[in-house]
Amino acid sequence: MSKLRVRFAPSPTGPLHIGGARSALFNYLLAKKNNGDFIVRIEDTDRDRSTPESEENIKDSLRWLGITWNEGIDVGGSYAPYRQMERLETYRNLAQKLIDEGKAYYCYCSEEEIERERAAQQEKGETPHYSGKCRNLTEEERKALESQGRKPVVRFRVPAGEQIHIPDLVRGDVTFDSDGVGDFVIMKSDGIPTYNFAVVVDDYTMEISHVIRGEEHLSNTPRQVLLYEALGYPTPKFAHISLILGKDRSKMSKRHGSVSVVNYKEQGFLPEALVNFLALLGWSPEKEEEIFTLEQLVEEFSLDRVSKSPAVFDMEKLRWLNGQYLRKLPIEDIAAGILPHLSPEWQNDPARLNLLAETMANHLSCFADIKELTPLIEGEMPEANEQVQEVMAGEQVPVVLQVMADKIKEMAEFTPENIRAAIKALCKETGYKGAAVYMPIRAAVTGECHGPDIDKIMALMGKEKVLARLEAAYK
RNA sequence: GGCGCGUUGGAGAAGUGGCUUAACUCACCAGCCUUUCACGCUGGCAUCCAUGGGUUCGAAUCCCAUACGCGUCACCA
Repeated sequence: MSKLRVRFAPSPTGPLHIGGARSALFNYLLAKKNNGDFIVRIEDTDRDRSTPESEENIKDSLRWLGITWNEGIDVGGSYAPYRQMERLETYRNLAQKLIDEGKAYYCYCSEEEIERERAAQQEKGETPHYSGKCRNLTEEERKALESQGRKPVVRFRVPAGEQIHIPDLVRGDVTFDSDGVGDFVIMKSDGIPTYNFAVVVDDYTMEISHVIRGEEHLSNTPRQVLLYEALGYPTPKFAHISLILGKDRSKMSKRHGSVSVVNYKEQGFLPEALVNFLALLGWSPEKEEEIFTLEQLVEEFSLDRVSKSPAVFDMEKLRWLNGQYLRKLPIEDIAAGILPHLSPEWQNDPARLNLLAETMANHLSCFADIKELTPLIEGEMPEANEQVQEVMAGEQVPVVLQVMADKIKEMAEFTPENIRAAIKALCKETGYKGAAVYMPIRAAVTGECHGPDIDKIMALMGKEKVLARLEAAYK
């Protein structure tokens, strides 16, 4: 049996998209699971939109997610080069071969002419197709056209009345009629291949055994299958995975918020959590457990547990999942994670930063959440809400707050431990306990009736500020 | 409009003719824990599988229509 080889072949026209990341992941999982090769190839034939920055972003994002490739750009391999613009020779030779065999032909129609044709067909309610005008040009006709300065494209001659079967590992067999596809361009007028031609050539020459990609490519597949046949290549196995949808059930796009992997990185999501979440979108584990490391995913993954129907991206679940991973992290890592979302001063006091991390850990879904939490200790006293007013109206309140303030003044070190001990002593001395003492203190210090542990909050706030608030409250 | 794919709860989904009185996870609700919130724990949450027909002793599971959703129809990938 030949080796399983899969590939992720993005075009570098923007940052790595969440859907692309999932395609990459599924390819990666299948490869690892079967001891195969995972290749990353760059489809950069769109000269107008491809940028080196995008390629860097895609590579960085994949690496950040832990999706590594054992062959392809940067790492090399025996099927190099792995950038399509570096493989033009191959495409040109093969296109020539198709022309020589009469399976493809030069077309001199201008884009305007084609556009006019399309519009006319559309008006008549027909499916827009290339008319086949240049299908049988003679040598003289070609010369004449060329002397007008026209640069030809190469079109593939689509056979008529053929049923095209696509064996798809997730969708079953899908059939298309060749009459539904017009003669399509395989080489643009500038000598660069189109996507449909380049993928086929590359997938074959790189000996790709399984093509796993998004469902949006399904309707392209008949063209590619036709090309495989014309070139005399065996077709690989296909697996078209369903789309990721936004909340409104349309294909996930910028309108739905963060779509690129870096967005999630910047917001302080953990790569392990994102990978786990992405895997659960369209694939379901056999077991009841849903939390998996990449290694476990490799172990559990199987294409026949991939769903046919599209999945809605549920931010709430991602946040929950991320929180699960985040809470397992050592305090130092959480501290490091929240630091970029904090004002710069925090950098200078690692002990205090660690205390902050420890205090807030349970309240974070992702690191950026810290921004909503710090006002509690750094911000101004919020206006007293109804609940706070109610708490502060208790008859024990002045005594409790005053004793607390006194104890704080005597405190040598303002630490959570000392604060806790002081509250305990306060209970003993005053005879008040439980909510009767904790609530007024919390309300007086934070202006809220709930939040993280009050001893830690106070320690983070600092002696001065706490004392000032306490005194302001009982005077 | 043509072609293609899909449709199980608010979301992800299991389920492939009887073991399903439809797993599990998120969300939601309730209780417990806790000074409070959060974390955590326990329990609840689809008499029903888009709709209508059919096949069958028996259907979410097979067949046919209809509806709805999405994708795609480029010298973009």
